[in-house]
Amino acid sequence: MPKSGRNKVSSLQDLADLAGVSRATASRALNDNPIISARTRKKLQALARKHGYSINRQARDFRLRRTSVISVVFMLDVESQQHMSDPFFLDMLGGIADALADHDYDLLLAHAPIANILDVKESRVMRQSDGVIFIGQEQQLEQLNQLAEDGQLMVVWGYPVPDKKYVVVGGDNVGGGYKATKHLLEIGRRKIGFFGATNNPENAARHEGYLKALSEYNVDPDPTLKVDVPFEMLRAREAIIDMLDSQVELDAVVCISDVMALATMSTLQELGLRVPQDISVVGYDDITLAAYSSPQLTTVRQNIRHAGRILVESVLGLINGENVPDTMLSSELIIRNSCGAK
Amino acid sequence: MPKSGRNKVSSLQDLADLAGVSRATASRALNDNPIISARTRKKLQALARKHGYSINRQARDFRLRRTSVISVVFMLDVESQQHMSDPFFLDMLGGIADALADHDYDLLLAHAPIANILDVKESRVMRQSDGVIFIGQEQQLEQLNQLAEDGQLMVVWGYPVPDKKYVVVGGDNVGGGYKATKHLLEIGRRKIGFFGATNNPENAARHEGYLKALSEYNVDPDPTLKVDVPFEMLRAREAIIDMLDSQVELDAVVCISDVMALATMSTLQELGLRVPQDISVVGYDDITLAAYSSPQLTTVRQNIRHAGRILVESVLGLINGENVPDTMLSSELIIRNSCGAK
DNA sequence: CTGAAAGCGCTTACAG
DNA sequence: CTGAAAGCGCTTACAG
Repeated sequence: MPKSGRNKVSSLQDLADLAGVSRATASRALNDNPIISARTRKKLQALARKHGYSINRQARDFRLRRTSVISVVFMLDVESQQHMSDPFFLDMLGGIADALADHDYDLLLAHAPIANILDVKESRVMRQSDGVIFIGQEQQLEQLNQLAEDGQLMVVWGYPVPDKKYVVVGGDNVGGGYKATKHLLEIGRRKIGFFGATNNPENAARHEGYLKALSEYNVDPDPTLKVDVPFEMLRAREAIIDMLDSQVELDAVVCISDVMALATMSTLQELGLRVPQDISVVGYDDITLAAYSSPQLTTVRQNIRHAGRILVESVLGLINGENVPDTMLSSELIIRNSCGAK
Repeated sequence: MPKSGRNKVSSLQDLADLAGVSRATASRALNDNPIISARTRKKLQALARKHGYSINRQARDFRLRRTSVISVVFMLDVESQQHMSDPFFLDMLGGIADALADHDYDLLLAHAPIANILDVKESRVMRQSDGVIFIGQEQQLEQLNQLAEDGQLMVVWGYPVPDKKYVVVGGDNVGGGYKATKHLLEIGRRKIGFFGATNNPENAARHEGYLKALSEYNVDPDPTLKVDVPFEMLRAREAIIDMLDSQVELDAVVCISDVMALATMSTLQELGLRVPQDISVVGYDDITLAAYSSPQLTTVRQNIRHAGRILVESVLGLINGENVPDTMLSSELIIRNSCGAK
């Protein structure tokens, strides 16, 4: 019973009635299906525009048994929930959000720390999205593998481990750790600390790069210079104080993140040490603030926004049934003033 | 044609068949509708658990004409897209995400800078969510009003303006600006700069608090000490340099954000000025890094995570047809070492 | 307390 | 090139 006039066009049926065609034709026309005559298509599309009608995506997605949603899960280190307030993650989230928007997907954010991923297997995050992006692997490698084996479409930001069963996108962490350390060695540092817990693949790889550089310079790694402090700042502070109290010699430190490097510099300065004159500091990530600390932080840049795009394209590839390879993004040393090279 | 045994239970119908009841009863039972006998309810719920079945939320939401999604729109200052990488926003996003999860809502993130909100009126952000949280008002007050008048359920993080037609949750910006400035006055500063663009209601209110404190101490505000630099760090740097070049006297500065304060301190130090001895600096927000700069930053704390909860409860109230009042959260001065009070 | 039926707004084989 | 019909997985008045 088509009603013409000022009535609100709020469904395909309304539009079809208005145009004097069937709902099926209207559907095909709006989807620009070439099986429909160009004339009919144009007509329906114009009519839709005129009446401010657009296809109800919820209904369409429901019908097509898809969600047009990608979940993003932050694998926070459960002990240090601060983790996610690292600006690094916001930049990454921004990159992912933008890339997703370009592909007309929505971003569902799972933020709460997840002690065991398998707990969320039946949650909305998994069931109500077409794919999942995990940020970080932390210590849940087996659980991630299990999910992947169950057929979950997923890609992980991190560093590839030998037996992984999922697609990984990540930075060249070995290279990053290597470049940072080599830089310190080149400017004459020899007592180089490594600050950050290496109980996840990314940080372990950075540490590997650190060791590689040391060995090239024939410097024996000193285990007392390795501080297994988690990603959290308060602890970093304590760890540094402990270390200096114990009279170890230290003339430089490689940090696992800029946030940790910033906390380290601040603690050192507070203790009366000068950066870089007494101790050089290198960070990791190149967050925006790194260029505005004093001294400005020398750091390893990861191209986060680009990483966001790759992550998105990788899940989308998976959804389209493509064979998606791992991606390793290069890392670049950004030399500023915290090491003394300038 | 119920098939018992190991067949996957993937719809209400499957479950109903298994239990020998109708789909309607199964639906009511799983929703714990008291009209169904307790016995039947328990039975169905147990069966669902046993077979790992849970109601398909997409179908349910579709049927109920709701989305269980709240959109979060960051009103970035279009000129300085850096804006959102301010850690403040990540903390806020985290607070919102957590509160939403508690209420079983999803968070849809609209991140791309939006030149004109009305452009997104017909977008997924608006159409495909039950309500919207806007972070910041920036210069789009009229557009926000228009949306609200069109019946969009929305709440805005910001500062209430006289003719606004939407619910506002925000900090006590006048009080915050006042406390920061008063603190500087108390420790003897008189040439107090104000750094940050005041072209949005929040910052304008902070500036108002600044003026209020000055007037209490009979200090005439000096317009050359007000730097209308946007929320972006590179520009802050230039502005400060310009200012110092022009030989104005300056012994303290109130900044619109911690990020700006950090950039300010770094620039001052680079120019050979000491903080706080030569110039005191106060920030705003109390981001995590504020406690780890050198010197540690004195700042105005906004309880961001709590703000996130209030924002969520406010939209949800709107959805439930409640009368939702504005909320103003108190601001607290956190005294550290960047002013010289200690 | 329970069930048969209608319907949310779409898409797509199938038939013409 | 177009349409009638079925159906995605639910919920809820209505009737019993």
